[in-house]
Amino acid sequence: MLTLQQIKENPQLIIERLAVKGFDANEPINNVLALDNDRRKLQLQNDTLAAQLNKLAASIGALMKQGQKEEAENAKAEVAKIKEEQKTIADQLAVAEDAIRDILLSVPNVPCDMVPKGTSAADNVVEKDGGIIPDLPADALPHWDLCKKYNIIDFDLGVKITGAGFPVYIGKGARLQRALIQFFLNKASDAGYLEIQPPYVVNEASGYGTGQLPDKEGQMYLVNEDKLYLIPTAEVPVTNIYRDVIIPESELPKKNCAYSACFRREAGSYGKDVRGLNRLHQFDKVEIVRIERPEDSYAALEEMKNHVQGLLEELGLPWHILRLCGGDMSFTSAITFDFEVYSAAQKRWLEVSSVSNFETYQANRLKCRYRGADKKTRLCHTLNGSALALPRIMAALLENNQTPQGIVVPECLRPYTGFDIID
RNA sequence: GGAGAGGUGGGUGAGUGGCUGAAACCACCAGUUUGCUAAACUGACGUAGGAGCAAUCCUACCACGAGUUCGAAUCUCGUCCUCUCCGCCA
Repeated sequence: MLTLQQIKENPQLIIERLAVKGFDANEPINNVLALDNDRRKLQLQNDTLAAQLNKLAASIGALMKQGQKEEAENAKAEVAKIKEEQKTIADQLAVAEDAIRDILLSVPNVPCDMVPKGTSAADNVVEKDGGIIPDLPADALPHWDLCKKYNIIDFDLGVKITGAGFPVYIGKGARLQRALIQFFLNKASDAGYLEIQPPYVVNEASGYGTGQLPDKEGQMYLVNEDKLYLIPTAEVPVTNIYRDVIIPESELPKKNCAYSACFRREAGSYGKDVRGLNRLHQFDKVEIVRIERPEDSYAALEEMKNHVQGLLEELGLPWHILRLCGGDMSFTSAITFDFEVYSAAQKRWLEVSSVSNFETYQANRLKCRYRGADKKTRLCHTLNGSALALPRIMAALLENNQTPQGIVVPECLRPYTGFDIID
């Protein structure tokens, strides 16, 4: 969430910038400012009364010791009076604080000035592209047919065991999946990301820390008996490493990568958009997470984009980068770049990575701060990106690399697969 | 699942009603001394909110929440968490 300080510094700018996201911030921002005024007055009153109470309590102690019973009783009577007064003020204070918090939680992150205006995916800007879209024959198969043909991913079997959206990877399919994971992890390690193996279930506090809770709990699987959530992305456990910590400036940046299975309920949509590997309830992903000093975060974002681009180039997939418009960005992001690969048989672009800078928005909720040379604590900037999400990469690889002889495995994966064709 | 112990500052750990926002030690930071390193000595050393131009002052926080009391880290109740032993188990 935004900090009060940010809002107080320049409310007008925040209102203007949030308009880029299609969010009318006039009312909430003005309300917050008014409430904060009240809050400060109440705080002062409350603290003054509390100070009086503390003094009286101390004096009562002294009086008792000296045996001055009557004076002590008088003081007690006064305490009772002040306490009553303080209670009403403390209640009002709590109400104001809650109201401020509620509003702050309802205001999305402010998009940075590079974010284009727009309301939907149609307004996203293609920023860069690369790779060659293969010219497939007319009888080229979509990946779900290829999976069946070569018996590498069995969707029906997943339905039997669990339900739709939980495919079973078999033989070379499983092996290719594992190869991709290892390839991505090794590339991330080479780029200086410390590898983490996080838990796949998290507690409520972690859900709040990264913003899945309280709003988006419907998107996560809940282990009800233990009140634990299956992670929708490794971002959740990895970023929560830095919850409630103050990092010495010299230790920044923190660069982590993690492979995890990801679980998403995403109930709702059916049809070709979610067919095959396009959208799953369980999938694999390698995530990169960075904690940065504010002045470094945009350079870090560039570095992350280049990293992801490098992966796609090595895989030989046609890709492009979208700069998301305000309306298509997530609630918590200050700027997001989506990477899509072209799936030649489906003839559509598939999102395989989303790289975002959250600036201090996430860090504020996490209470992830760093201590500078001046000993002051400041909020860090947090960033994350997929590098990469597996299923759609798999889909594009299968479709784009199909030949009459079989599916050709990209060079870079062969050391991990141990085979160069799926036939 | 059964039984027990416990949650105090970056760490260890003292603290059973006022003198404790918290001893002591360690670590970290600054300085002195010293060929270097080490050691020794000196000093500073939690977070957050508020008032003030500032020096500074006030308030809250000893897992979390409620209660008792003039006064709670300390007493009571509830919740959460951790550890140990047993059971089960990859």
